[in-house]
Amino acid sequence: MSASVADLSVAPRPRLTQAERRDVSERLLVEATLAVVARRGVGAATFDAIGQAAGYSRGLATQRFGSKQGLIDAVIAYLHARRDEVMDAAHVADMEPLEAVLYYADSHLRLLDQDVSGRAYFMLMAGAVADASSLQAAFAASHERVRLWLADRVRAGQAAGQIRGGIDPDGAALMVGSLLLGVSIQWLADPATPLGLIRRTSLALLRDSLSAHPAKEPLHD
Amino acid sequence: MSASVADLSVAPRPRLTQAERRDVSERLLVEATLAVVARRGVGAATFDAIGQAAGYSRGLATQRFGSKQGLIDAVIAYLHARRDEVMDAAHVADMEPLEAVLYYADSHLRLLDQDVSGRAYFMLMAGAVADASSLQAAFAASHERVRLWLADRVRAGQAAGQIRGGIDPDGAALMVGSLLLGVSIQWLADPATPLGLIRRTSLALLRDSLSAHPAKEPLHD
DNA sequence: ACTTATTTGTTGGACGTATAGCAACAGTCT
DNA sequence: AGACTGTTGCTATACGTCCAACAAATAAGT
Repeated sequence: MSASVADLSVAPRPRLTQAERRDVSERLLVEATLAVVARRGVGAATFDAIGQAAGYSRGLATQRFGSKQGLIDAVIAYLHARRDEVMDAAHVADMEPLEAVLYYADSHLRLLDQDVSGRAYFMLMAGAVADASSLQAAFAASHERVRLWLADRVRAGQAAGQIRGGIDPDGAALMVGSLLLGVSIQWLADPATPLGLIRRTSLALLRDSLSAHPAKEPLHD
Repeated sequence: MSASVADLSVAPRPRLTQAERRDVSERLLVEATLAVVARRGVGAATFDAIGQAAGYSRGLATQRFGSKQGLIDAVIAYLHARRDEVMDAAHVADMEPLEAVLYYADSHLRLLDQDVSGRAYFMLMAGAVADASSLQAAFAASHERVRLWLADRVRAGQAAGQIRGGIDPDGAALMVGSLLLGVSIQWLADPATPLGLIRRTSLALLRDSLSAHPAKEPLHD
């Protein structure tokens, strides 16, 4: 039945290198974990559920990643890599400081419900916080990186006279980071949260309060 | 042996009414749950740990609250009651709209690390979000209440000419609520987060961007 | 007032379930 | 044939729930 003449069949070739098999299953397991977490929560992410979602047995993930912790670590690494990828692709580095800050916030809020990664990321973070787990430190470090980048942009904007001087750069960075985090969690808690509305309002208020030269009545009517 | 003369002993009288015994144990169990959650995480809040922390056996909480869910419900109710209590005591209702909004934010950020309740509240919320549990709806409803109150205050401030008219009240309320939520979660994820700094910066920026008559250079140097 | 009976509060053992980790086995590539 | 990938049955553990015994408080009877 299967390709009696030769391997002319277009179907996914049944013959893969060992390394390929390994890579494929590893990727599928990580993505299945994300899907299960996003759809049914951190607690539902058992080896059984993950293996089934990935199309494998319940035992493979243990085999691959050594332990539950190992799998989660791999998932976090995958998420961070993806985020960096998106950030780099956006060429944020070339923008004016104030615009870069606002663009970062805008991207974050626009991408939030685009695929499962955003949802899974914040559910994992919430789980780490709720259980006071060791993963907490990884998330804190990730936030720290963003915070430093934002503070740096604010300083650059102040040096260029684009952002008003009286603002504490670290405080502003912390505030922007926390706002984005808060919107994300709020959206998870209540999926009906209007992301578009909060995005527009937040960006308008941020632009207005950070800018050294606000329009006279930029928000009026 | 016990009180040969009379009941002159000052020691906590060993003889309690049945109803008293019941109330005492119930309160101790709820507070022990908060303490365990705040200190060791949602996952560590087992009947065993809670009973031990309260000074009872592991079986009592089940007897009292019927099930784990029942205990958690009681804890949530306790937290919401406490929060309302604090809010009412603050006489926020009598303040000018803009000041009320800023005062609410200020209180939230100042009280966050004052006792275990704040910490436990957000850890429970994070857990609900992470596990997509049914509790999520309760927290969402609680946030909704705050959001509606904030939006109402913004509208009142606009009507009084105190808050600038071009701002969307619902968007602003959502933004303020999310900011407070985000700071809380950020603080849980990274206890080193400088709450004082973020409090000052956030209030300054909020006041500046909401106020219809900002000082010329309120934040400068 | 004292004793006994009844109701209420508390305990700790037993049971079922869920799940991570392990080890032996089967299938697939080189 | 040998190495590697993937599966299945097993074990240990942790936890919520049920329940029967025990302790304390209240009510009833004398």
